[in-house]
Amino acid sequence: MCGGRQIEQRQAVIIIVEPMTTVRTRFAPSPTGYLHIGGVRTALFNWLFARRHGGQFLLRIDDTDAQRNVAEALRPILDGFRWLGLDWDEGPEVDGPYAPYYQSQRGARYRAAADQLVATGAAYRDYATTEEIQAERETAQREKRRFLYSRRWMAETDAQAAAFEAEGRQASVRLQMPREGVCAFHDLVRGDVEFEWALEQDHVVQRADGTCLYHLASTVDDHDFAITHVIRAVEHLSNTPRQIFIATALGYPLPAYAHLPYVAAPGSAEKLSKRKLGTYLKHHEFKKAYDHGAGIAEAQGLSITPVSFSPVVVDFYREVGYEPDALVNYLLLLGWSLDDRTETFTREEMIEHFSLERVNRSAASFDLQKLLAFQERRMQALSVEARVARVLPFLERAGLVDAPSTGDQQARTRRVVEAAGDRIKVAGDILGYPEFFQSDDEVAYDQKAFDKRVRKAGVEPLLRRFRDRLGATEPFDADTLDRAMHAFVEAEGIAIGQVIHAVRVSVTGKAVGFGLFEGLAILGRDACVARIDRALGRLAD
RNA sequence: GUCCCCAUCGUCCAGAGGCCCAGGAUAUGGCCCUUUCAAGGCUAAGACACGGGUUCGAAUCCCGUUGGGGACGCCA
Repeated sequence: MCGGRQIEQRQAVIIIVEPMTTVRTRFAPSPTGYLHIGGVRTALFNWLFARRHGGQFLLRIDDTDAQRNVAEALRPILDGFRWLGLDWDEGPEVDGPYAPYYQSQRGARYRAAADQLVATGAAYRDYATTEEIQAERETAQREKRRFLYSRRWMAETDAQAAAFEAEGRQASVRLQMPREGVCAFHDLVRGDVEFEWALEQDHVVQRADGTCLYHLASTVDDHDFAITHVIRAVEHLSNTPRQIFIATALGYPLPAYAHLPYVAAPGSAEKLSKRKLGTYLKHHEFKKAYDHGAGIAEAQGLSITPVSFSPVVVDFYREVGYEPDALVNYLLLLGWSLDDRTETFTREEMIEHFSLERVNRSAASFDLQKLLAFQERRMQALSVEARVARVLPFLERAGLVDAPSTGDQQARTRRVVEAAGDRIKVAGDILGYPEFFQSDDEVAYDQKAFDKRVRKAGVEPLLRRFRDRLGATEPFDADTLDRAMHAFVEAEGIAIGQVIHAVRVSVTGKAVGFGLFEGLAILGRDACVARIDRALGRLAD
């Protein structure tokens, strides 16, 4: 059906309007070596918006300033996107019709734009030194007025430029910003916005060495890549006028803007920062969730420095065994909602319902505990097979099973996963049950639990007699064991609590765990007897 | 300091003048279930920052105050 064709119907005239252009959004990570959780939220909204409108989502690499190994610093970021299922239509590795997507490879485009800006008078060659600018800035500060460059070293003519150069000065390029009027634009999230032009500095867009700065590069790229919607964090809101200025001067059509609120730190309104993990850990709730993850990482032998291992970085969630869908679902609801009750979304549902109109204007603080709650629900919804598949790599990395695991190990894992049920909230929680994968003499005893439950008057003979019963329990399954235990306590004339805890500690080393009889059955008769004997032996020490 | 923004339970959201003595989620307390730990069920407590308007009527609109935050780079 052709665009714009009218279709006559009985009562109504329906006009099929094809969109003028395809929606194109982008996320522009700098290769820093890690993927920030706030960045992911921004990327997600970009992705969702593009998918919602059948458009494209692209990744552009902001490496104008990078001296490091970009490929290496980019890998964790791209891995993060892949893990989250945020696929990009154009960008690194996939390329696309507007390649290259690395800013470091687009310098010629930016320089041409800078030249054009100078040629049309929107920008000028400036010969001031950094020190001279700094001095002006300080003077303004001292006189308590706002700083505005005097344009004293601006070259208006080639002759002036030559004169400055004769002094040994070098030219950078500055925007010649309007000094009156307002820059007004409509923001898809924040509504109508206005900034006074006079408050804008004559921003530098090109350094003396010819390299160009972010705002010029970004504006040129957004145009070159045919970006229709610039969806980014609100800290860029005040940068928008200068980008509008650049785009307008270059004759570019303006994209639509949408400025998202930032993700705030736990229990605070401050922007979430990778560097402030120490502060966040002072929050009890946050620390609890963090420690949970740190324990899992440690069990895998990962190094956990506050730099490499942090809930502010997406890697954390993968290493701890979160479901990407849980993270994405949680992040979606951080600043956006459908209504007053829908909490769980499939990707398809997110795409179907997402809209910029329902994005919040205020910052939302990041709550690890609530994320965990989302994770629990996802995990519970998974089949046993799926949970086993999630959990196996963790056991392998922790050295609790072979890598790759054997069929027997997989079968045992399945039994543990089934028995543990919803106690396994993140895949890494399997590492809380090492005793089912260790040999009998490897099992570590929780000393406090041992003293309380086993090293206790009257327990030893009970344990001995129960061990003997185990020899006669047939078949060695949970139901039979359950009955055996009850028969045992009845015969002994004691409460079940007097022996069951002792058995648990003896066999698993711990005071807590899932159903004891399931546990005994998984371990098998020989292991149970051996472990009780071992505990009995410790009693003698 | 200048400019801009934000403001509903601890936290995340709902609420676009009457449906709200404010609803959901999460976290928290209690009880139940129970061999422990989870999970689950029931239950409790918990917010419209403040002050003025506008209106018959305001969480919702306007103004101010207060509080919080962000941006002010030859960083991105």
